[in-house]
Amino acid sequence: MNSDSTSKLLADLTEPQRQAVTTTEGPVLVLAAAGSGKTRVITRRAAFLILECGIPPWQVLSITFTNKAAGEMRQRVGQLVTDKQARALSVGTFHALCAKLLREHFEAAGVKRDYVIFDAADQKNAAKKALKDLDISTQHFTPAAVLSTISGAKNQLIDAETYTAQAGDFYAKQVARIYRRYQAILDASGALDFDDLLMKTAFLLKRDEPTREMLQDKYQYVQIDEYQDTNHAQFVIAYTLAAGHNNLCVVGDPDQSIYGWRGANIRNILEFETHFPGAQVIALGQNYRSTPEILLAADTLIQHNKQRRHKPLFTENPAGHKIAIKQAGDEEHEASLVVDTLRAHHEAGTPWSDMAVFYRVNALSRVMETKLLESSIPYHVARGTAFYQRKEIKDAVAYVRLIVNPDDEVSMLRVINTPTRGIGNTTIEHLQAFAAANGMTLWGAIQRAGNAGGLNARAVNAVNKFAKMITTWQNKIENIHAETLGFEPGMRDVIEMVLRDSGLEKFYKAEKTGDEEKLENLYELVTDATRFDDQYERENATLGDRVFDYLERIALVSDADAVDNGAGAVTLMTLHAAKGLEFPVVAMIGLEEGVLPHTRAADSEDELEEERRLCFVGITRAQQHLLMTHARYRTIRGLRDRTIPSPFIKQLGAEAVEYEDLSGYAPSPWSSDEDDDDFDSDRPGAFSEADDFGLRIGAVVRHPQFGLGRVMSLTPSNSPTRARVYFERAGAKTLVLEYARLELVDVSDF
DNA sequence: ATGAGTCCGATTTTT
DNA sequence: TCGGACTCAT
Repeated sequence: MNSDSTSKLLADLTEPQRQAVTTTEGPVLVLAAAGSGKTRVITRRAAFLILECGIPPWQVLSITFTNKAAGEMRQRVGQLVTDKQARALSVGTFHALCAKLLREHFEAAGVKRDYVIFDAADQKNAAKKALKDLDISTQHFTPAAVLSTISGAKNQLIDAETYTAQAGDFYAKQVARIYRRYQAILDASGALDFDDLLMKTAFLLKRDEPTREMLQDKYQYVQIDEYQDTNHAQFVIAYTLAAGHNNLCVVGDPDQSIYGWRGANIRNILEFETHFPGAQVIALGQNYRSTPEILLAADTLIQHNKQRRHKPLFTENPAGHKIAIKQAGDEEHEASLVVDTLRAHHEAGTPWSDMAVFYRVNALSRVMETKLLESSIPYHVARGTAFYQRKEIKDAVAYVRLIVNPDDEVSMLRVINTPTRGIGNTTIEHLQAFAAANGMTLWGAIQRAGNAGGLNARAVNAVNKFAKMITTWQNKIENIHAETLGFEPGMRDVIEMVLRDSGLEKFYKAEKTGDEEKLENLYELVTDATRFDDQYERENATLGDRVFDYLERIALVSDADAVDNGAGAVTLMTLHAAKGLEFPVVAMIGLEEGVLPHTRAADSEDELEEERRLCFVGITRAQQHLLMTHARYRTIRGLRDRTIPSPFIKQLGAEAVEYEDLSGYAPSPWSSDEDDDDFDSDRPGAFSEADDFGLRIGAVVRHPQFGLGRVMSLTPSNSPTRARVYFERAGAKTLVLEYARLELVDVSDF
C-alpha cells in the first residue's frame, strides 16, 4: 500500500518481529520471551492494521493487563497514527472492557444499568453478611476462603445455581448456600464483583445472539497481551469475540505466568493451537533488554520448571556484570546493602528513576522505606490501590456510590453512622428486619423509617435526616447545570459536596488525636477528582455519567497503574506489579525459603513452579545490574526468625553469579559448600523441628512474648502440630509450633 | 449510642 | 506486629 509508512512501521524490526506485525489474518500465537520487544510488536501491529490494512481503529480491539499498559499502548500507537485514530482505538483491560460492555448492554446482560463494582473489601463485607444471614460460623467458613471458592467458580463460569446443582459433599453444599446468599446480597445492592464482570460478559456473549453478532462484527481484529495470565472466563470472552472473523492474536510467555492463584490458566497459552486449529506460531526469542549474565541466570533458573514450553532465549547484548547475591545479617542490614548499591550506581550517574527494588510481599517494603528515608534517597511505592482502600477514602467514596445507587447495602451500612449521627446498631437492625419483612431494600426501609414501628422518635428523626441528605444530593446532581451554576460542575464539586454535607470533613477536622493525615487524604481525594475532571473526555456526558465513570475508574485501578517512571525516584514494588516493566538497576530482596518461594505455595509442585516464574519475572526486569539479597535472620510479625536461603539462589547456576556472605555469621549449614546436593533433597526434613526439638509433655519452654511455660498437651504430629502450653504470666495458650518459635528450656538451669 | 480498652488470631500475590 | 471483634463503662 503505502511503502513509506510501511517502511516506517517495519524498518527497525527483526524478521520474527516483522512477521508478528504483518501476520494479521487468522489465529496467531506470539511466544514472546522476556525483553523480546513484545510491546513494540503489539503497538506496531495495531498501527499496521490501521495504516496498511485500512481497518477503522475502533474495530481493532487490544486487551492489556493493566490500565496503565492500555494508556501507554494508546499513546505509543498515537505516535504512529493520527491523534483521532489513536483516540478511537479500542484498548483496555478485560475488566474495563467488560464493565463497558455490561453498561452498554445492561438489559441483555441482566444487570442494573447503574451497577457498582465491589472491591475486595466490599466483597468481604458481603460475604460476612451472607454468613451471618445463614447463621454459619466463620470458624470453618472464613470469608476469605469462601470468597476464593466463589471466585474460582465464577472464573470457571459456574454461577450460583449451577454450583448448587453440582455440589456434592457437605462443604460444597454449604458453600453453595453461601454463594447463593452472597449473590443475592450483590443483586439487591445492584453490585457486581470483579469476577461477575467477566462471568456476566461471557454469559451475555453466549446467550444473547444479537449482541454477540454485533460485537463479533465490530471487533474484526482482537489482540491480547499477557495471554499467559488469562483465566477461563477471559478465554471464553476472547474466543467468542474473535469467532466471527477469527482474527485473534495473543501474545505472551508461559514462563511469566504468575497469576494462577487468581484463576489464570497457563494451559490457555500452552494449548493455543488446540483451541485454535491452524494457528500460526511466531517465537520471539531474542532478548534486547538484559546482559547475557542476567539472561543466563534467568534461563538456568527457569529450566528447573517442568510445566513449560521450550523456547529459545538468547541475546546479542555485550557482556556486563555478574549478578550480585549477598547475604545480610538481618533485614535492616539487607536494606542498607541495597541502599549502598543504589547509591553507588547513583554516584556513577544512574538516575534514581532507573532503579527499582522488588519483593515478594508488601510487608517487606517497610524496612526498605525506612532505610531509604534515612538515607534521603527519593523513592516511591507502587501501590495504586492502597490510597482508595484507606478507611476515610472508602467512606467518602461510599457516599458517592449511594448517590448513584442507594440500594448498595454494603456502602449503606458502611456510612449510615459514619460519622456518628445517632443511628446505632439497634436502629439498623430494626430497619433491616423491616426491609426483609416487606421485601424492600435497606434504602427502601430508610425512606419509610416512620412506618417501621418500634423506633423511637429520635432514631426516626436521625434516619429521616440521613435519607434527606442522600435525596438532596441526587437532585442536585440531576438538576445542576452549568447555566445556573456559572461553571461546569465536575467530580470535584461532587466530592466537596459529599465531604461537607456528610460531616466527614468536620469529623476529621475535629479529630485532634494526632492524625491529620486522614484529613489530608480526603483533600487528596478532592485533588484526585480534579485531576479526573481535567482528563475527562467523554462527550455529551451528564454529571451523573461522570460520577459513574469516576467510580468505575476507582474500582479498576491496580498497583501496577501507580508506577510512575518520571518521578525521579527509586520504585518499590511487589514482583507481581513488576511484570512488563524494565529497569537498568534492580534489587530483589528476601530471597528466602518461605518468602520467595512463599510458604503458602510450598506444598504443591505447580505452585512452586509459579513462584519460580515469579523469581524469573523479577530477574528479567533488570537491564544492566541485578542485586539479590537474603537475610540470615528476619523479623516477621514481631518474631525474629532464622531463615533458610531460597532454593532458587542455587538454581541460578554458578557461572553468572557472585556470592558474598556479609552476614557476619559462620556459614550456615544450608549455604555451605559441603552439601552440593540438589537443594530439594534436604527439603522434606527441613520443617520437622517438632521432632528435632524433642518437645514432650511436661517440657519447659520459653515464648518470645509469653515467657516461660510448661507444655500441657500436644496434638498428634499431623500438620500443623499444636501444643497447649501453660505460661506463668500469660496463662494457657494453644500454639501452632510452626509459627510460635518456642525455645526449649533446660530445666537444670533452674 | 458511643468510645475506650482488651483480647485474639492470622499471616501473599490483585483485576 | 497489626487490625478487627468484642466488652464494658459512660
